[in-house]
Amino acid sequence: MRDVLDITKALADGNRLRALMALAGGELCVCQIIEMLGLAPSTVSKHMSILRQAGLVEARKEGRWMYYRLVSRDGSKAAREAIAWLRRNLAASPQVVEDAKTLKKILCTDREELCRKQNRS
Amino acid sequence: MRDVLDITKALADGNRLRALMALAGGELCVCQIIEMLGLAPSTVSKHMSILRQAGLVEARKEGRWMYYRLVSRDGSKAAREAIAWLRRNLAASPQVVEDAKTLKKILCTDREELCRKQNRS
DNA sequence: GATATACTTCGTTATATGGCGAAATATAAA
DNA sequence: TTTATATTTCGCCATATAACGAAGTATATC
Repeated sequence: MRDVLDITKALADGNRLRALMALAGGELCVCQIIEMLGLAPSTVSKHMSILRQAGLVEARKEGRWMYYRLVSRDGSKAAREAIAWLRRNLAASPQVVEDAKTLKKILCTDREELCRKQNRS
Repeated sequence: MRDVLDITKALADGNRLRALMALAGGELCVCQIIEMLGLAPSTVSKHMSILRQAGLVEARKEGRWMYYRLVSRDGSKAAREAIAWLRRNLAASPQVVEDAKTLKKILCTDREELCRKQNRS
């Protein structure tokens, strides 16, 4: 029950759902998620750690950058199914569609410039 | 997104998960759910209204008694899938197994006696 | 109609959660 | 080794949520 509850609690926040749907397009750097959500770095970091704790995302560190991706084969059945459910039922959401557009632009932006901007504010 | 979030928020509470799993065995009267969860009637009523708002359960009033059941065909796809996910991933949970046993006893108890006891405390 | 009963709504309280900025950590660059 | 940078952890505040009991509502019984 704890594992299922960890998943449902992790999914019970709009910004975390947006982050997960963004990751459905592939692995992302934290700074890119920060930019897409428009939240403070510390806030997004906390969100990602909650998703990670629930077993919904995996992380990979490369130098100073941290990349997150949806769990796949190595994730729990419950987590993989939850992600599949999200993708089926959230793909058409206006917010998610808009986020995908925003993300497209963000991915064209230089990553270092992105981080510098986030650092300033 | 709102509809999905309503569902995930509704599922983000252990007592509500227990109630849903109890309903997997079939329709129940509120007083039976109250007894199983060991919570105040007002608390359980609130939980059930949250599950109902999320489209996860349906209600039926019969005299003074209110019956709740899981949504089936007439529920949203997201809700039906969420319930199926729960049943797959929670059926083996010790808490749920124990609740099923408790519920079996409760179903043998006279319902009026049940309600009277709840009224007193 | 009056009373009892089953449940819900309301008001309150304690705890959980989401948000931020500052400080800490870890890694790269100078 | 010092400095810059990307992310996380920590401490704080505001809001959301779960719990209760009291009061309200609706229905059955006297």
